Amino acid sequence: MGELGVTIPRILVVDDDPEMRNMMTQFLRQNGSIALPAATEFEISRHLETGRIDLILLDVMLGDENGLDICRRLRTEQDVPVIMVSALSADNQRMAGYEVGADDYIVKPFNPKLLLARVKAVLSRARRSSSLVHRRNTKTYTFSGWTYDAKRDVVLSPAGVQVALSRREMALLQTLLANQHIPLTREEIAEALDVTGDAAQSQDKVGRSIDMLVARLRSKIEIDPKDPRILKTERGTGYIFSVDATESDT
Amino acid sequence: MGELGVTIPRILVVDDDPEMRNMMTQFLRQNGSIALPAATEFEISRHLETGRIDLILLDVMLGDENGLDICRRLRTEQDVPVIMVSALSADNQRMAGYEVGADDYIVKPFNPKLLLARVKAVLSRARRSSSLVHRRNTKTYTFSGWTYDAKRDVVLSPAGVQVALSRREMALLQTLLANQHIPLTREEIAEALDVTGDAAQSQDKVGRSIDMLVARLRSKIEIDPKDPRILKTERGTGYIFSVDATESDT
DNA sequence: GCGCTTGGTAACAACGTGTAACGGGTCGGG
DNA sequence: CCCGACCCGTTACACGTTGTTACCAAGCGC
Repeated sequence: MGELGVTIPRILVVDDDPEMRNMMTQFLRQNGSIALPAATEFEISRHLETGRIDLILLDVMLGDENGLDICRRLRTEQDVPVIMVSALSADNQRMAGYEVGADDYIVKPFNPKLLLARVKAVLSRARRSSSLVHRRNTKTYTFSGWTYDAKRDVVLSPAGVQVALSRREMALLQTLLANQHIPLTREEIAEALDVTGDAAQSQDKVGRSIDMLVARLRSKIEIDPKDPRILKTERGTGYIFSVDATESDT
Repeated sequence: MGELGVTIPRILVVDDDPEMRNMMTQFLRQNGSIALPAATEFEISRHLETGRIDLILLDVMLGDENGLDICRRLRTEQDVPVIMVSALSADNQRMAGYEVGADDYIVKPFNPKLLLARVKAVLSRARRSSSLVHRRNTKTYTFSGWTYDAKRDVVLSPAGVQVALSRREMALLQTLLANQHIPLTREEIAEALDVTGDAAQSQDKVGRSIDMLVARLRSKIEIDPKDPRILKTERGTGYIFSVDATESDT
């Protein structure tokens, strides 16, 4: 289901409590996003001006400044999704969060998984509304007789038989097609897949998972998996898609 | 099985006082309707988008927001009957309520029986007028040959045969239609369907019930439930309504 | 040749999902 | 009041996917 060219979400974490800030940034980074800590409105503005921000996690209580005010200002000036974070669970506070236009609201202490779920929800909502046009990749790739129809996420063998690839195998194939003839390290592949795929943790610990993924993909699209002609190994580096794939629109 | 007949009224209870909200929802539920609590305009919109609403009980005083304004907006945008509820009995206020198009007006504290009587009156009036004249939340959705008539809560197969969906299945279908192409987590679906108040934060105790609900809906609207084309699974996330549904008025 | 590193892969474990089967709950007649 | 039909959540099991571990072979420098 992954599409090519999905960018890693950049999330601004605003909280004046350093411990909380670290905890949240840590967690978000472990789950495949770029987390930028900030403690003051000044820092928020700086980040908004200097780089793309996809989502702001905004604590309601910020020293002298009021998170609600900031949120209100953000909504009027820029169109950045905001999730309010608060230690207060009082109903009226919750309401106040919605009133100023927060996209969601979460109460400390929260379940990390819940936070992640909401972040994803808000992000996907934002992504969808920002590009009304179907951003679906509608290309069709052909290589060595094989056909990959990105529109329908379907792979056809040279004989025309549909081959069942798992989601992750699909994602790998897409990544390779987007980087033909370019050797990719395991880390690069893992990073490309984690953004696209399911829940993920991009750490240095890639292990052998990519090896296995490659092996499984080979077993499905290589005539002789022992002697790969399409997906070759670059010893000491990683893997490389080493045939020409022609693109065509559907 | 297919009980054509009176559908249970779905009533949105809008009040910013939690106690009042609970009292009213409790009472309405005990009297055979589905009562959905809401406290802000945001929640109102959410409910109007995700499911059929037959009547709105709207408190005049809503924190910053003004119930009258909301009512006015509702009347211009959608045609949902509204009963204004107010602690103010001043005549001019009463007038203001009618002026913005409320179908009735009731003053707190009120006699529960009186409330029920007015609710019934407004509902039956709405039903009658809807059968005679135009409007109502009467969109009709069409997708993959299927037709969902929101007005009669009826689903027709591509062949034109009526399919009996349970209430919960209907609700799921409605939620999905309101969120086409957007992946929904099990929690989000449960929250959208559950009448158990806004347990937004509380427990993620959804279990497998949504899975089963999805399976049951699939068995009724998918040609091959094993290979769903309409209601797809987003592994690690939830489910997604992945075909285009065209809306049309009746 | 000898070691050391790197990659292939079988076997296993962990996890998410589909679904059959069961049982409690509700509703509407007899 | 009971009975049967239906709705719906729970449980248990099957199955596919994916990461880990362990072992072996291939490559490479000496």
